Amino acid sequence: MGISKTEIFTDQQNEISLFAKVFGHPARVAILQHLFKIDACICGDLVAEIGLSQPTISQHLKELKHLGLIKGSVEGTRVCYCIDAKNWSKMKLIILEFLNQDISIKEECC
Amino acid sequence: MGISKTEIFTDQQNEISLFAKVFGHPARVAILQHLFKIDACICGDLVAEIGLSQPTISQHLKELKHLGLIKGSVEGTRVCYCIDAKNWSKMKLIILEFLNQDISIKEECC
DNA sequence: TTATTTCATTGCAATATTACGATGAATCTA
DNA sequence: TAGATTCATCGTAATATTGCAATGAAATAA
Repeated sequence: MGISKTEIFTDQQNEISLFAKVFGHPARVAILQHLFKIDACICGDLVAEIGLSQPTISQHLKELKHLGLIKGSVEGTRVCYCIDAKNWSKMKLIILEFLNQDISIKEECC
Repeated sequence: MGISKTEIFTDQQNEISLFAKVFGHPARVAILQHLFKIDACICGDLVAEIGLSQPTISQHLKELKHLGLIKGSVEGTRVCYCIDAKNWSKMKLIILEFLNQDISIKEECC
């Protein structure tokens, strides 16, 4: 029905999928990569950098901010975005634990 | 328009987002965790293990198989699924590189 | 005050995703 | 062969996502 049955899954499973979902769009991947690359606050030129309209970029930024992965600070008429390093680290721990499940696997089965 | 403009992003950005998207649903996270946990092939009792209908599980399995993360082998009337270890490792490298972007960051900016 | 700039929000259209009942295909069992 | 079992696929309904034009809100500049 287009709606996920989150209630039948564990909090951990839902948390993993929420983080993964935000990385599930190339625009958000590109935004994060650009914020890391310039290694400083960037004000708004993400719209020029990535080829999407201003409202669309704003919407993607909103989702990233909602998960706490980026921070935005108002500077005059501009808004300055950057990575939230602490929350990024927390997210990394959660995703890494999921990705590293394979280290306990003994052998191929099929 | 409900459709991502993949053509304006790099292959790497699109690949990251494709892998992330498949992890963007708790059912697929649960399926993968279960396949890792039992450390052997499991046939169909994923439907019993996870609380979704058989067609729905089958659909999620199809997406995981399409990305190469799991393999399915027919055994009589049953189908045996397991993790594709090699492709899982390849996926890990791609996602890890993305997650570890923060190690080159010098300091907080905002 | 009146533009101008910058970004967020609203509203909408197009497409994608999620879920499941019904059905089909393949194999096994009696 | 005739049922039973297992899983995939089809069809459909409900909801989510993506994208942008239009508009709004807030600060700056003239």
